[in-house]
Amino acid sequence: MAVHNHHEHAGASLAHAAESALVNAGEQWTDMRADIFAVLATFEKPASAYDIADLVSQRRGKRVAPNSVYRILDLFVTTNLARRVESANAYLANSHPGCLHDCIFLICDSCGTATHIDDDTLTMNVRAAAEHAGFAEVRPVIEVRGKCADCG
Amino acid sequence: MAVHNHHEHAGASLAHAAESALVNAGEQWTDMRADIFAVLATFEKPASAYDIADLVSQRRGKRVAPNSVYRILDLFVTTNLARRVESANAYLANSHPGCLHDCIFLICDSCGTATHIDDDTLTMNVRAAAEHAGFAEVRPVIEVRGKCADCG
DNA sequence: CGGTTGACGTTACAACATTACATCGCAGAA
DNA sequence: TTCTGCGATGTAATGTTGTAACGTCAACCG
Repeated sequence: MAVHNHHEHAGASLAHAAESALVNAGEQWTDMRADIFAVLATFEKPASAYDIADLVSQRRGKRVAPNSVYRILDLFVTTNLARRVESANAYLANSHPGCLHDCIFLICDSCGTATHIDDDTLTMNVRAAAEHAGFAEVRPVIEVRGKCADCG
Repeated sequence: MAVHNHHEHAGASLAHAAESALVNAGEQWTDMRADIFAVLATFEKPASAYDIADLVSQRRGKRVAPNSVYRILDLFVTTNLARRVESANAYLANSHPGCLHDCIFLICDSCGTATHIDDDTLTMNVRAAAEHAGFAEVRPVIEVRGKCADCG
């Protein structure tokens, strides 16, 4: 298995890394974006846009519409600050923003928690297979549903 | 790339293969199921449950609720007659029912068509990585979004 | 005949996502 | 300073996807 070294951030360090990454991408780090990222980062499990909207609403003492959350989540996904988990219709903060590669998510059907593993050879093989079939600008979606060790 | 040989069915042959597979699984091949499978099989692109509900409604001259379609699609997925494309919230008929293995879907963001490739070594590697992380009863979801050769 | 079971119908609703347009604040041009 | 453009966010409405709860009906079995 290929090893990929990077910094795993958490808490304030993660927020700071996210801010840097977003600014480097030529985007603004606004209060709203900071709040949404902060809330997203508190989740262990993939969080739905509506979950986030609720918590951000509480935090701000004012209703934040799902709409606004989606806008910012989309931005986060395109700038690699967050990932969308397709099989869960939900999002996860990227614990190493700025570090660009394909992720493999393992989602437990029982407890819902997601862990992510990196295996660049594997993802490169997926990319290669898709490109071999004539695909371009490929975005692999590699997720595994199953039962995690704790729920076993 | 690993080669996997199997029969690709189409049309009546496919419907027949599906019927056999379902019956072998101890389930009934009803009119409703036949209609839903037939409609699903006409699609090139992943079909949403609502698309299918509309077409089946037409075909029967009577409204068929999405609800009923979901029930049967779920059955199809568990019996391997159809696949769910997670990143599209939609379904595809399995062109070789009865033949059980993990699929890799390539979905064109531009035209929406899905092609599927088989690469058992690749999917086995994904399974192995998940199991190595302590996961059990794994169901890999491997999809690639991108631009297909025709849309290039 | 009565009971059970599996398939499907019906209604209602929950969860997820997008569209269109309005507003606000700020930076640069006039 | 006033205007103007623009990016970010607000607001409302609506579209899409998915489930829950419960009713009906026909087939089968004792």
